[in-house]
Amino acid sequence: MPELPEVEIVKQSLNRNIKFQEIKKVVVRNRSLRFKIPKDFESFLINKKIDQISRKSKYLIIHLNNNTFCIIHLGMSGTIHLVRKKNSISNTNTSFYSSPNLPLKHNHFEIFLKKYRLIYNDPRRFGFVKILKNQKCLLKYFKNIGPEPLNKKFNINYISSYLINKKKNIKNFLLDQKFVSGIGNIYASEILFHCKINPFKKAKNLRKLDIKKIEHFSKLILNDAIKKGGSSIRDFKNVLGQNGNYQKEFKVYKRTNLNCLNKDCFGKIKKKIISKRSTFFCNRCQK
DNA sequence: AAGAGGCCCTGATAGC
DNA sequence: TGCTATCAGGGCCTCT
Repeated sequence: MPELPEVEIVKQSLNRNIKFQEIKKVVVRNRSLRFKIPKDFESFLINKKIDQISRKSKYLIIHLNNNTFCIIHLGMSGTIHLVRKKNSISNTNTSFYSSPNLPLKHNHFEIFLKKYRLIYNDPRRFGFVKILKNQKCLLKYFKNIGPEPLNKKFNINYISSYLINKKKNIKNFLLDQKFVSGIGNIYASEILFHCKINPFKKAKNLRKLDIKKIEHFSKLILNDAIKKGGSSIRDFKNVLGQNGNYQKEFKVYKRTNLNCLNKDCFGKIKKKIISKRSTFFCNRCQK
């Protein structure tokens, strides 16, 4: 569920709060995630300094000071929480994680820093962590991942040449991380609504104008979602426990049988399953 | 090569 | 009220 904008928000708040801090202690409470937390996870992180946190599509990358990396993927229900240490006082940052919201169950690991305790929580265990020992491993790890929608590589030429002769529908391609990385099920429906493209439309049947709109609205919507702090549905919050606001902008997601919000359209929003994923669209203006 | 489908997992909610 | 069934969904895997 955390898609590119939500992961971006997490990245930004981690950079604001834990950059340059040293990892003092690592405690793993439950190793079982999508992939088991590696045995040397603790020893790999301990005493390292965090240079910065970056993001590649839906992956968080923690850069450590000896040119090694720790990757975190939030899966569907993964959340990161920062708890400020009681005795740590700072004039520059007044945001506190409100402890009543701190989950008690499914906390998989904790990283102790100078001012904060970082907690990884994941009820459904679809998330995972990975340790990568050098730059080369990092590049190799992401070699099969397509361009991000926000990258200039995701342009009309790339999209049209990739989709030429492809029989699958466009919704499936927006979710295919080899084609474009970072879009998940929610933003896929939203993007196609703005493009006025039916999610069932076969990729090879898209016209030049459709391709243009896909490029344009993918960038526009993800940027807008980042600007609004991501979407909080179910349990997404930033690391300080605050909600995002983009869910208020949803035009189709979870709006089954409600009126289409496009001016001059009298259609209704329908929900249909595509590859086992709910897909929301207007039955009238998305052609 | 491309595409379809299965699997991992828990919690919220729907339905009887 | 209390049970069971269904849904939510990202990435990786296998099979055709």
